[in-house]
Amino acid sequence: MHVSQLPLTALRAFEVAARHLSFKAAAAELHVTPTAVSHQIHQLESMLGVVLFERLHRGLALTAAARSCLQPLRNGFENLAQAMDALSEFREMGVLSVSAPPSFTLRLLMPITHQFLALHPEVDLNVTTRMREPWLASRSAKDEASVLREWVDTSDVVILFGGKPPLDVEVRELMPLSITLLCSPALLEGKGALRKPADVSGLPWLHDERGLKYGGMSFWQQWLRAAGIESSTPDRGHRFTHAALAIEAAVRGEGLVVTTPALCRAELAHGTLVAPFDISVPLEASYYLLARRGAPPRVRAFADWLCGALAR
Amino acid sequence: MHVSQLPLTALRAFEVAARHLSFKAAAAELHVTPTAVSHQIHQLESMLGVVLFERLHRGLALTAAARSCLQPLRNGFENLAQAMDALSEFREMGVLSVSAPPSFTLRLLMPITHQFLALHPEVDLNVTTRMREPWLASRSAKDEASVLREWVDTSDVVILFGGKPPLDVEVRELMPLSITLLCSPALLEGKGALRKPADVSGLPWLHDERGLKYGGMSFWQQWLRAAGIESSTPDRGHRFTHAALAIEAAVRGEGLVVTTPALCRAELAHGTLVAPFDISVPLEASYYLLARRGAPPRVRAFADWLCGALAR
DNA sequence: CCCTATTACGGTTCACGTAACTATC
DNA sequence: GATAGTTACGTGAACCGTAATAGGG
Repeated sequence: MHVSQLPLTALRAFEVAARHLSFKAAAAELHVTPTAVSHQIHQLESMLGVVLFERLHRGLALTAAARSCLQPLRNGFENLAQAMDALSEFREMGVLSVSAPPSFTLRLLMPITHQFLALHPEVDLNVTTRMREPWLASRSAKDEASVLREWVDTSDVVILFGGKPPLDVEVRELMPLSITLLCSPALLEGKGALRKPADVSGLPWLHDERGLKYGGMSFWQQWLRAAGIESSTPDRGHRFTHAALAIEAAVRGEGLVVTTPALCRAELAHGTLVAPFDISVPLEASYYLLARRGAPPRVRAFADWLCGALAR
Repeated sequence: MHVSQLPLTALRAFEVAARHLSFKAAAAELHVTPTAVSHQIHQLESMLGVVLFERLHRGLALTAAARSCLQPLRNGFENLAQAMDALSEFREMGVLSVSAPPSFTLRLLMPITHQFLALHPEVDLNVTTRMREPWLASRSAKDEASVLREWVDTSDVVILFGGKPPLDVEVRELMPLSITLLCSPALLEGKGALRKPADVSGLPWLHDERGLKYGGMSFWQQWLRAAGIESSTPDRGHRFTHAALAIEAAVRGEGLVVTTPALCRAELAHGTLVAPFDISVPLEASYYLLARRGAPPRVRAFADWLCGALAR
């Protein structure tokens, strides 16, 4: 059969299913649902007019036809994998790919990358922003661990927000995080000014997705509790998809934001944002840096530099 | 690299392009446009961070990286092709797949297949109707020969209307064709009746796509010329997508049709259609039967039977 | 100027997922 | 009833095509 008309996807599904003798297990390996595997096998069977599996109660059995082609099939994919690995050897050595959440990228990473590039002019940085939740939602069959594994496999450095990821890779905690209330200094003056914590109820509250959805209580709920303020509607106010957007709104004086001050260093230094009260709640979540074990020196260099830069 | 994340389509494109050292030639082999190949190669290059081709003025050159993986890649696809061929050996022997144009299927093949099935009860017939023109139009990159080749590869028997196809397969002419004017006998009586050829101008003319588009002159133009009738609007009248529909309209007395009487045997025998004049134009086109060389006995049996049945 | 590859943009198909169902233990 | 595979149906993304562009002889 000619290369141009090989049903590659179906063959791959068949190879994996034959190896596991289970569509379910094959689906897990392929990061899809059993339905998809069933489709592919069915397509292959009807395209060829050959039955490949005997459907037993649990699990499957290979037919003679299936057995007859299994070895070349495995060799085939084995060879393709080999070819890919051979190519990987030639990866451009100068590029360092980093994957990080959007707000981290925008507010912590991008402002300081020039420092690293100054130290390592031979490196080309390739920064990708990725969010875990939409990614997971779109690929229902993937469990979280395998998604992270995939990210670590395709990026040199991965930055995550959350708990310590249970992966067998190099993991470093970048910095402990806390949240506090921040706002434009303009809101501290004039009519309706913010003078004591209880005054927050007179001003708009700004939220971002992570502050609302991560963990049990929203960032605002946590802060209100720490401030000893009761509110029946702790999540009222404007909502933004990214912390960076909520922060920008706060800078424009549109309201009060509860976020981690680490994301607002420049604004706090300039005074365009201020922390009016000394009420701060430590977060269990943190930023973690992941990298493959045995990664090349430039990756270690970057990880070391980033840890240092953010620790300051 | 793991099987589940092999970019199979891109790898295939690369293998073919590397073999030809030309995206254009690769595109032809893959039955796609050069654009598609360019996309695939680009995707592979950027996914790996490896440049695979040096783009020269005309044609391409392989980079060291590309050369390093080419052999395993070829072996890989070679093995997959082998595996597919191994499976083909196990094809269900009972089914016989036939591909034919719609009107041929409806008016010539279906009415008589029961005869064949009576002779060969062990065979399951699988009849597909396919039209060449829309198929070709939808896949611009495929030339006619390769489409036909594909059809012959995927069907045991292919019936075509047209000139003798220049393919290296078994080709038989099923029957010489001619066209003549047919109509319901009702139109030969009463007011405005059809008594001499010139009377045709007083009645609606029925056309089908093939009669209008095949070759230089439409069926009606040819017939009018043979009848010695001048018409400034030879293609006026009702149009149908298939000859079978035009014929049915003629049976209902809706007008005059110029078509091949072979498609109307039953109606001519019953007298529900008549050929009022003895003006017949032989067609250069004909129905041809194609089958793979060395096809199994049941295919030869079908071909023999069909030739015989239609020759009567 | 011609030939080949690339890019932007838009469309179609194919692979996939959800949900409901079937079958077997 | 639990588990695994199947089927119907709808959706999104991957793949591809058209048209316009680049670039090199």
